[in-house]
Amino acid sequence: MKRAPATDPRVIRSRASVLAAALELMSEKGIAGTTIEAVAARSGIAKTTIYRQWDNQQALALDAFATLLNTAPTPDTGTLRGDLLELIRGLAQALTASPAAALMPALIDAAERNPTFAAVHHQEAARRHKAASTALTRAVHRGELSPDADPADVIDLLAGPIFYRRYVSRGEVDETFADLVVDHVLTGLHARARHPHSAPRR
Amino acid sequence: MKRAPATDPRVIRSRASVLAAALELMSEKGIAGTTIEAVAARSGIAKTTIYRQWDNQQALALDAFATLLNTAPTPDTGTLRGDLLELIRGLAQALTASPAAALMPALIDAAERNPTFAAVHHQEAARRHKAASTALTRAVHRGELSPDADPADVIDLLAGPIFYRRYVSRGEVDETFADLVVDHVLTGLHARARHPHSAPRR
DNA sequence: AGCTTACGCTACGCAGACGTAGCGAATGTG
DNA sequence: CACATTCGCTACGTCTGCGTAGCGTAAGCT
Repeated sequence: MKRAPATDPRVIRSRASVLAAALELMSEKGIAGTTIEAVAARSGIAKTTIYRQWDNQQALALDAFATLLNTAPTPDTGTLRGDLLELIRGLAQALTASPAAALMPALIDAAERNPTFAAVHHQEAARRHKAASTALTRAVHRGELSPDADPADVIDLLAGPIFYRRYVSRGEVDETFADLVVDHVLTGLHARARHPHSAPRR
Repeated sequence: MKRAPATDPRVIRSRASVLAAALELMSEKGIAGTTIEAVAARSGIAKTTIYRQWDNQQALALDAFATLLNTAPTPDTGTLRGDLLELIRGLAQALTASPAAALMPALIDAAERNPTFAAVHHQEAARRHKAASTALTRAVHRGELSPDADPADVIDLLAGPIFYRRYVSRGEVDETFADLVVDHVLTGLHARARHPHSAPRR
């Protein structure tokens, strides 16, 4: 069901209310647990009105996730460490203080068995990785980082511990930890560039 | 509803069938999407029989997760690197080849908003961390590792990238990557032990 | 002001899942 | 072999959510 971009202020208002309520409810009850009826009740928008704009619960959920794709600016502090600190601190911040934090595991879970959600998740991850990738490429050009280091590997080494601590270890994910991760990975990279005691990947 | 340990072979058989079917379905449809009726159909066990042994869907789900708590032996290869390689390769293996892999994000998601699932998840994580912690302590005693390194931090640095690549980046999580992570973290730890250019945590 | 469009509301019918009761058949147990 | 349990099955009544139809009202547009 295709719809025009929506210019009517009434549509814009109701859409915003519905999406906000949907995000709230998905944080609280999960994706599957969020029903159209509950969204209607929470948002104060009539159920029929919701069905006029979305075909079903999944379409609404996907649309809601799409609104979260806020573009964080790519940092450019002049040094790799500065860039990475900013990125990883931002990630830590997003996973703890932002309302989207509770949505992340829901999205990951949904992506595991639903291709449509997988696409959204992939897009979301790509958006975040792009900034990091840019910073890494810049560092290589500056001679600050060996070109042998695979950006994808470095990103996993950096973001992984943040995610893991937040959702698995369930420890404190503060700026101190973010800094520790960045510095640890950087020292690892530099040491390995000087004395590579295992063959570089590929 | 308390039940005796169950000695009747009929009970044991039906329980096993039900739990196996429940795990299958949870992998496919998620936790919330797994209904008692579907479990009954999949397992071939009558719905009424299921209700005779579990009070509701959540009780069954929790019980099913509990059966996955298989105790992997703590490795003791003589070197820290050997132990960690074994542990992290095992983790990578579990997250790719095992049927439990699809359940992990479901459990994490459920844990995010349900204390009972959070407890199961916590227990599961603690079980895995214990082995790593033992290996790290042993390495400290051998003088192979600085006592300044917080085991919790090291565990996050090691396991994080594996999880992240499996569930977020969605790249190849093979033995090569597991080895890369271990070696990277180890070189980082050693370099930082020699020239600590940022204060150790705590 | 007059036309158009979206909204709210009520009222449905439908489907799926819940959880229980009762009974005969099958399966263990001593 | 007799007794005790458990199981499978059928049959419910209930509830919740889905998705739609129809109608009057309110809001926006020109």
